[in-house]
Amino acid sequence: MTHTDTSVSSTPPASSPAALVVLTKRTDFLAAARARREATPAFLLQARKRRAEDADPDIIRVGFTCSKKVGNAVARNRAKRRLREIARQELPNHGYPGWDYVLVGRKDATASREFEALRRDLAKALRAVHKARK
RNA sequence: CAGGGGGGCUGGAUGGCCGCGGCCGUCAGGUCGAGGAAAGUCCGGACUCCAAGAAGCAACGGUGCCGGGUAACGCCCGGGCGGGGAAACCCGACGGAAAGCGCCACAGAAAUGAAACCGCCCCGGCGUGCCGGGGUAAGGAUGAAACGGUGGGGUAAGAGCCCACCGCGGGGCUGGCAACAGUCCCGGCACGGCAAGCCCCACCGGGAGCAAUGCCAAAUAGGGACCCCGUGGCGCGCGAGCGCCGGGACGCUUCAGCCCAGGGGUCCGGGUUGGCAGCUAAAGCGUGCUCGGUAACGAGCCGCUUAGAGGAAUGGUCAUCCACGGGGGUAACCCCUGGACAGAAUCCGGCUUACAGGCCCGCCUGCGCA
Repeated sequence: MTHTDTSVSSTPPASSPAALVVLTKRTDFLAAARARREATPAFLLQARKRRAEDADPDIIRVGFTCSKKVGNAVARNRAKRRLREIARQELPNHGYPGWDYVLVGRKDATASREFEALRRDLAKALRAVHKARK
């Protein structure tokens, strides 16, 4: 991946150094799914620390999965957008550079859970998944 | 006012804060950014590539009353016919059954070149209410359907046996572009239904699809194996070449063109799966005007520019309002909760299906009022 297109955000204010890049490769999704995971009421977080040679160790990469199980196209889109929004807000502060994260939507719950709760869920899940590293 | 029926529109609004994609721009910023169905992918096209052009035939598929509209259609408009409804109006695979084949279950005597179960009538017999022979399709019974229907004459009882009307068939005339309708004459009736069974007739149709396709860059390769048909003949010419025959790839045939030493098929191996184009100003849109047309629609003029992503943006969140539904509180009112169906992927024209609530315009029937 050489192009630097970041559909989530270009660098937010200098305070958070880690850039966000969206996952596109199937293999990256599969790798994240095989690594550690943390469930929350409204989504599932999968996370993986990349090996050094994989990609730029300063960036955070994130992917979103909403399968047919989530619902029709409208429901999938909404779930994906809300996940994208919490990732945009939380990952620069709570994510680790050099890691890949995948957020998996759930039927109804992803769309209906209160937004602030959704943000807290992600922050909490990130702590849990990092701690499990030990 | 109530009930019914047709057509059209709409598909929450405003504002903070934080974001995304395209375009423009001097960095600031500006500007545009989902639907009526974007859906199902069911028809019709445009556009690409594949094949080698045309005509005919065959096969396969589709369409199916008539006329018109359209780029085209299985769509739309108008008309006809049939059916439903009191009406407005709605519904209809609506060509051909005397070209042929096939089928018509169950029931019923009989389901198509007819057929006698009961009954009716006549004759004969005797043991006087039964048997035998014959006539009869009017009645009963069966069925979705019984070789026309109703009435009268006629008869042993009956029967298109005869008559009138209706139906049916044939022919003529009138109206209509036509489907068809009306009317007159002829025929005593011969011809049951099913073509969402085969089929016949008419018309239409080559295949695959934007992951089509073209260009650029990088990298690797610049391949291998097997099979099939060929690399031709004759003549003229010093020769280039020309002529004839032969051969070459779509189902067949014919004609034209091209090729003549390569063409075709199967399998294996290697590489790329980056960028740009295609891509959105078009069969475009309009409560606009004029003209033609019953209309669909067409012509001219005048406006308008209305997503263009590409592992795929068009959002997240919070207020306030606004309809409407539900629940609660005694009420004016307040509180809580819910906001239809659904997300562009090359683009158009249709069809079909989904859809909370709201709005508008004609029409029909009934009641009331004037």
